[in-house]
Amino acid sequence: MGEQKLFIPKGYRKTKQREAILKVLERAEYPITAEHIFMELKNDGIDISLSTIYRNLEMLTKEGLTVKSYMMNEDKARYALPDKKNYLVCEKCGKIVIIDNCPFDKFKEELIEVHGFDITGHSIEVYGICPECQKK
Amino acid sequence: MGEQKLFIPKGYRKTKQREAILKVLERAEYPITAEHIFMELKNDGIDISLSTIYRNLEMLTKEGLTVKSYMMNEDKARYALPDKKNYLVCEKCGKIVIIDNCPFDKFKEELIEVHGFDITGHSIEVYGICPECQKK
DNA sequence: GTTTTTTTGCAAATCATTTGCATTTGGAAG
DNA sequence: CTTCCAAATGCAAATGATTTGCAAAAAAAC
Ligand SMILES: [Mn+2]
Ligand SMILES: [Mn+2]
Ligand SMILES: [Zn+2]
Ligand SMILES: [Zn+2]
Repeated sequence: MGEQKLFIPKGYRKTKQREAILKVLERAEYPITAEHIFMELKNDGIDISLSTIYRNLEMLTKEGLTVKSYMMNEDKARYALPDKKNYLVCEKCGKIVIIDNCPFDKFKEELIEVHGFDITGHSIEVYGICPECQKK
Repeated sequence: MGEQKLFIPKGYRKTKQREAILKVLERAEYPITAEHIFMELKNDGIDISLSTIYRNLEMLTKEGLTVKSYMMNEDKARYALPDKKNYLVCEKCGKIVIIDNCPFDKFKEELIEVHGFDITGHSIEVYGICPECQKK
């Protein structure tokens, strides 16, 4: 359940770099940076250029397979599969927790009605203090 | 109603640059960039350095008087008063519409219960096609 | 008014991201 | 299995928003 297989979109070639990037995105538990993918692949012994990673992330995002977002006090973009796009971030330790069962869908109807927009996507970022940090 | 007066937070000095920046943020209808503030002030005949703007925005955000956000396909930060932080963006024309009566508060309780976070803030960005662009 | 501390402006530095270009690769076609 | 061409990659250089060091200007304190 919840499994989401990434695939190389129609019209694009299958390359080992492309597949490696997809694999990293699949196993990531929350939005990650291009640099993170780079290091992760270096670990796996896969040599790849950062610009290739950026070019692929741009493509994947354009095709709707990944979602780009920015986090508080970070000046780098993060990318994730759509089902990991809404999250909680702890302001103290940086822990990230994915919000499942996105509550947004309930609003959607109301927003369409009030503003007349045809809604194609959204992202929600929530800041707070995680349970562990609250104890400290 | 809904009026929100910005003020220079306790411990910081009152300077004409600071006040000018606050004024621009107050009259903005949606999140704006540092560059936007810069040009707006140039119009008003106020000479100010971009780095002064960035330094003040950082301070205001740290003090919670403004909220920083990033928009799809833009690599610049935007800043707004907290009540303008949730918005709809048209993917075609870029029009921005503020979401009042933020629906998030209803979720808040649920999130607190499920994840145990002490929630301090959030931001919601919604993408779609505005009514005008739908007609084209 | 003098002193002390903050703030500003300017120029230089940062650093994530993008881009140009030569080279390699995927896969369609024969 | 070769041939061929468009797509993809790597590398280095460029970009552009944001940050920073430092000396000068301005605010609040004394
Ligand atoms: Mn930066
Ligand atoms: Mn940039
Ligand atoms: Zn924490
Ligand atoms: Zn539009």
